Amino acid sequence: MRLGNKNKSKDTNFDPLAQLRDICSKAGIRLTHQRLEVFKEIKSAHDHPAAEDIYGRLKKRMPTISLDTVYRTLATFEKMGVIRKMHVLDDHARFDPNMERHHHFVCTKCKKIIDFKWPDFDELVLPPEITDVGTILEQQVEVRGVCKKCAKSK
Amino acid sequence: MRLGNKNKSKDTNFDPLAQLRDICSKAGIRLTHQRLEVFKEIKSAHDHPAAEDIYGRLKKRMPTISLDTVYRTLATFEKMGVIRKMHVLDDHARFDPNMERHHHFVCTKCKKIIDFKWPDFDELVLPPEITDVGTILEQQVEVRGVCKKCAKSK
DNA sequence: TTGGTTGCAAATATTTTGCAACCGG
DNA sequence: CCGGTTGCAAAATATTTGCAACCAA
Repeated sequence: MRLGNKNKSKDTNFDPLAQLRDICSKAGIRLTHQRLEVFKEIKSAHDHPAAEDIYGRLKKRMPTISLDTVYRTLATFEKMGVIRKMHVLDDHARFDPNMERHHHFVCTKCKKIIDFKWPDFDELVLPPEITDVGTILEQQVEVRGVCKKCAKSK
Repeated sequence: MRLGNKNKSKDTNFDPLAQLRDICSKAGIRLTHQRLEVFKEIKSAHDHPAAEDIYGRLKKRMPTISLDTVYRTLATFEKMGVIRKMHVLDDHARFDPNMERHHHFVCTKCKKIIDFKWPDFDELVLPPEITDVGTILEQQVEVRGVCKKCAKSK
């Protein structure tokens, strides 16, 4: 068995430069400093941040980065299938770096999002009325509720 | 057997004035002409319209209605549990008049939304890691895909 | 009568875009 | 070097808000 396999990148073998170099060369776009920093930031985020959040975090170590570059870069990553854009509650768009199949719990008070897996759901087959509608690309569950912290503070 | 039952309002016995009178009195708010017209429009819509859509349709028969009243009224209805606000794709908010449990198919090209029921899903039990997170209020499935019409025109 | 509601306009918030300077390949 | 990319500013889009007039109760 060889070490250094490329699939299933856990945090332990997260090499953003190598990954992004690969992604950019496949997409035929340049690997810029800004793209690398946005990539590192979003891929290591666990809170489904909005563009503004990423911008705020990056500005600390990259004071000259602009908000519209963050928007453009996130849009580029989304088009390339590197991250996913989410729309929850009445908020602005948020970004999810986890491209594995998973579902979301959303707290309607604090707007925190928790990822979860649900193998029983994944085995289910859609009703024929929906498979007949066209081509299915993806399906996911959104669970809404109030997290314990918010329930307490209410 | 009596006619005119109030439950399960099908289109055939849709009496918006009576319904809204009831809703408003329970909520302790006034039944205004604008609220009634927005109510009729959203409750008879089958395309999950945005606020702008409702506004455009209403303006034909109510030239003086303002867009912000439509926004305010839809927000009021949502708070009262009469309609539901949805956030799909990268679009503005859209409104769903159907308050029965159902799920959505969304065409990523034309952004058409199709409602469907899925009894098999409704029987499923959430993983304990999620029920432990807090109180669950609702759960629904979002299926994304491309409808036949869009697949053809591509 | 009177306070909740509306219409107008202006403000906010979010995201996009034109363009010249810049820099990665 | 050169065209894709960035930063800036301004525009575009979506939604909210202050306020005086209005009208449902």
